[in-house]
Amino acid sequence: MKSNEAKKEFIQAWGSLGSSWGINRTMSSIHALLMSSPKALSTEEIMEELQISRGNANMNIRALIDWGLVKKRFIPGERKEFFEAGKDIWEIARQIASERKRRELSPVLEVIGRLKETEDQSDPEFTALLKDMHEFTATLTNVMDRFQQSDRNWFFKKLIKLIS
Amino acid sequence: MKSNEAKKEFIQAWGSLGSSWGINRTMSSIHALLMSSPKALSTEEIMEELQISRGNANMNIRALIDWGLVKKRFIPGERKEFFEAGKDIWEIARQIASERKRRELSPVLEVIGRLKETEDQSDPEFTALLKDMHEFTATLTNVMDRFQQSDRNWFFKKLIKLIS
DNA sequence: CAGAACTTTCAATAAATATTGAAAATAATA
DNA sequence: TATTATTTTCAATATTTATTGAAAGTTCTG
Repeated sequence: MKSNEAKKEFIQAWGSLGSSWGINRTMSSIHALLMSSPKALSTEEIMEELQISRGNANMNIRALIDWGLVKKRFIPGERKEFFEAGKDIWEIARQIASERKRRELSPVLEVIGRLKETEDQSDPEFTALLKDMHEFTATLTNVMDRFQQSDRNWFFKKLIKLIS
Repeated sequence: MKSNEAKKEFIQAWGSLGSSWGINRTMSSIHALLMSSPKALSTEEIMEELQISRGNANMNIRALIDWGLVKKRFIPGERKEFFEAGKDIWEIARQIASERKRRELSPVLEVIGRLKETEDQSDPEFTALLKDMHEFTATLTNVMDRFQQSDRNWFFKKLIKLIS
């Protein structure tokens, strides 16, 4: 199979993975396209490749930059902007985990923490649920923070240790 | 704050968490309602509490059962069905992780594995990306499998060790 | 500074997804 | 078996989310 076909399939797969996890399909497709491209691409090239409108391309490129997954790249002699994605899968995972935690998990954890402190404990089972959730998420948050601060090798080694 | 108000807020929070992670809001709200209820609830009680239609309630209860998050409960002398959700947060997390892996992650990993085997390696950078992804996901899959097989204490202890 | 190249915005529109409600199916009771 | 209670299904509808494209904004260049 030609790399080009493989890339197309990869873009499809990554796009549908994103959309089943609440990230819009175009955004993850652009990400996949940039990950699999050896060179930085312009908005026009992205539009062309994925058959999407300029507005759509622009918005989703901005979102990717906002997530820290894509960077602008200036090319000497060129007037337009080019974009490239990081290709270190550990770094990508770290970035995605970190952003999702910040955007979608933390607000909920905050609510749970507050409820735990303020509810009147008239239903002991519910009180216990809040307590457990708090403990559980504290542990997970801790792990994720370590993951985010760690370098690739440190975390990899720890994981290997964990599963053996 | 009364437990009842706290539960309402919890249901809201859990519902929006679900919807930002690609799970429909009603499904996660029902789950939260059942988690926070000391007794099993009937379809009618769920409809009433969340102000949703019978069809909607029915479909999402089925989905929750399908995910292994909710169980039917027969109450002697009652003709209708009652539903209850497990309340062990480790078990809930394990179940959700396991289902999401099976439904949404595995198919993509299969594609990546296949591409890695069959693409013609004409773009070495792309080949390296596939290889890294494969390695990364193999490690994660391994960790998740352990998590799923483990009992709560085992995994908890391992995590504590990992982060210290 | 004028004009060209390029980027951003956003109201209109399209597409995807969720919800309703009533009819059909099923199960329980007498 | 006929009646009633309960659950399931699904076409119609509503809601949410994504996309377009053209106008407005910006930046660069001669």
